[in-house]
Amino acid sequence: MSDSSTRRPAVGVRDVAALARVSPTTVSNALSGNRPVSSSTRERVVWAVEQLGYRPNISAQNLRGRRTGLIGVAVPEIDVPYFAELIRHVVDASRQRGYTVLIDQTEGRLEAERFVLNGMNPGMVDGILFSPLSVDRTECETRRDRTPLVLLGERVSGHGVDHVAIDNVAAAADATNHLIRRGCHRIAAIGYQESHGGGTAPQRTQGYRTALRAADLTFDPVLVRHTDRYHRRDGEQAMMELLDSSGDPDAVFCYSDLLALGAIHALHDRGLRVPEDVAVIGIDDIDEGRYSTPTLTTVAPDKVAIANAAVELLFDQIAGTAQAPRQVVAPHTVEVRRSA
Amino acid sequence: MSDSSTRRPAVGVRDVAALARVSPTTVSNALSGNRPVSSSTRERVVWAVEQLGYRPNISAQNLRGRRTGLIGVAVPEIDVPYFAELIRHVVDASRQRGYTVLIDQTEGRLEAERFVLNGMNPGMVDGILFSPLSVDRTECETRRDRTPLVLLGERVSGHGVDHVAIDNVAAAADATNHLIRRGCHRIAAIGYQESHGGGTAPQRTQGYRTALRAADLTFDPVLVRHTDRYHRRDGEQAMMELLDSSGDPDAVFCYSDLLALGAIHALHDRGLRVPEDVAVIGIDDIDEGRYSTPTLTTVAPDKVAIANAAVELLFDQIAGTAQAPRQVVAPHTVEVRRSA
DNA sequence: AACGCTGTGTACAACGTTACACATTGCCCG
DNA sequence: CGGGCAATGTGTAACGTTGTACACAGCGTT
Repeated sequence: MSDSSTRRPAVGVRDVAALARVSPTTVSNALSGNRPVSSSTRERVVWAVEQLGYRPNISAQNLRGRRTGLIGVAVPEIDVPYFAELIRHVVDASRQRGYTVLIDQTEGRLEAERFVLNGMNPGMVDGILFSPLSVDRTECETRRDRTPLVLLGERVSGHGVDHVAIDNVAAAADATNHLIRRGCHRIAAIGYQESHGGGTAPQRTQGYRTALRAADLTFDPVLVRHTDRYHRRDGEQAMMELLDSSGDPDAVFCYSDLLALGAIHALHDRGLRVPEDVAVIGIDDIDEGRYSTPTLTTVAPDKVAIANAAVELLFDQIAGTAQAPRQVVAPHTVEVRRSA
Repeated sequence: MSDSSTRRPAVGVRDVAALARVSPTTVSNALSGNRPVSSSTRERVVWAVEQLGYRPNISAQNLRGRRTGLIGVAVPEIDVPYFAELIRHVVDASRQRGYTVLIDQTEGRLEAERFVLNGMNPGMVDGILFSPLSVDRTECETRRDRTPLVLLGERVSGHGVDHVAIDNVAAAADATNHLIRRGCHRIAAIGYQESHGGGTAPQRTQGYRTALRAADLTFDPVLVRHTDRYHRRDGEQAMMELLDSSGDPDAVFCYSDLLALGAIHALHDRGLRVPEDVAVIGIDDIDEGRYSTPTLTTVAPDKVAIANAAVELLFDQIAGTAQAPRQVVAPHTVEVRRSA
């Protein structure tokens, strides 16, 4: 019917200016408050703006001012609860500063992560929050693009780029120690991964081993299970394998809450009780764990602190007031519930 | 140290053109393929591009071409699993078409939803996928902004705007009928809401009542519990109230999976067995329900179909090939697991 | 009375890109 | 051999906004 979609009215400053009988510059100043404008003029301008339903064109502002008001957040998977919850806090923190968040889902693909390191699309975002998986540290540090970047969840030992993360070694040790104090002797670990990318697995393995050693428990490779991903199904599968092996664990430390919930599912399937037969602890403190059966004992990273710190570091970079690359270690606590 | 953050090199077409000894226009054509360019020239251009690390400025392209390559997705809460999973599919579908997704979290705030209806920031997104909560239908239809818009999860009876949703009345009836076939007589409903906004609650209530009537079961208002939100804690609380009342239900139809999981949690707390003492069914088919204890019987909307249909409708509008406003009804199925 | 300041408004240019109209060449064909 | 067409390249003008430099009035100060 109406051909309205092809023709865009595109009311701009010029139209407003004409209606208000002032110059475009004055309209701009009146709206931005960038320079003083007499109140009578301002009234005419806002009146004209409302008449015409004028809204400034963001792309033009971006082009002129080199600021988009957008920050990109790149995570492997949006629908992993930990990331979803983290993103929520990032969105909140960003909105407080007048920024909108753009989501990129890498699924851990190297190509997608390289795209992120290159600033996504130039001029599209003012800065990037990035939770890497495949890409390794040196690649993060040697990138050519100058878009402000803050790494999330990465290991804290490097020095080239801003970071925010919990102390993963300590977190894993805390989790393992909790199981030890509970009286467990055969403590399995689910989520082990070779040190290939930006993942946190190696540090968690280290914390696990350190805690075992400190308690004079022997490290049994049979009890350490690799998983490709950190989903429920991976935890379920690893737990199955663990039960089918001769490991005979009385506790499991899972590298994520989803793994833990999958493991609990497998244990129920096999008719084993949690925590009586096998205790389970995770990491992430996702909301789901507060309502699962049994409720999930977990290591809780302070997600609000992580999000706030990351956004703050990023805005320091954007504002140009950034110091030398900083590493923020966010606090974590052990949330004791029923599963361990 | 380096003051590099303040000075941006900002390599543009002009620089590439100079190095390749051609005009900016030719560079543009060579890269976009918009018009033919001799292969020798193209080679020089791509060489120059790589030399300089040139990446076209998105804002400038947007300004020139009135296309941002961005679509906005506005949902109440990102970290509600149903939305997180849906967004994931939307992101996938959008990427296939070369689009990036911008997230807006309204938290159901009227003000935030009005902002969405007004096209967010003009020129910032090419189109919007919107899952409304507070804003009502007429407000969606009378908006001034011309940004392409597709509504998600809204009721399908209206005609002013493109929609994608499951048949919520039928879905609720299917859920209720499943409980009835199971032999339940005292079927409660959790998630009831007055018809105030864009929510789907009224239709689900209607489906619930229809199914009861068809089975000659009496509708007992005591068994219908209102909740403000659809979170686990709301389901838990409502279930508690239900158990404290004299309703004595033998089954519960929850308007979302999170409500159902909260309800199950409450039932466990009270020492009741699911489904033996009280059967529970939800809607959403979130991944969590496949691993909960017991696994969750639920009505499964085809999220992939919803996402694809929504993106397709939106792109039809963006391309200007849109017909009269269309309503797409996505399929749903009952996923029978252990909880009912 | 001349000076300079403040307060207000304007014209112009530029951000980086691409559509458009035009210019140039070579070559086929009548 | 000249007209015309295809193939390729270029200059110009926008897209809509805002920073900068400038204009000009009013007014207090020396």
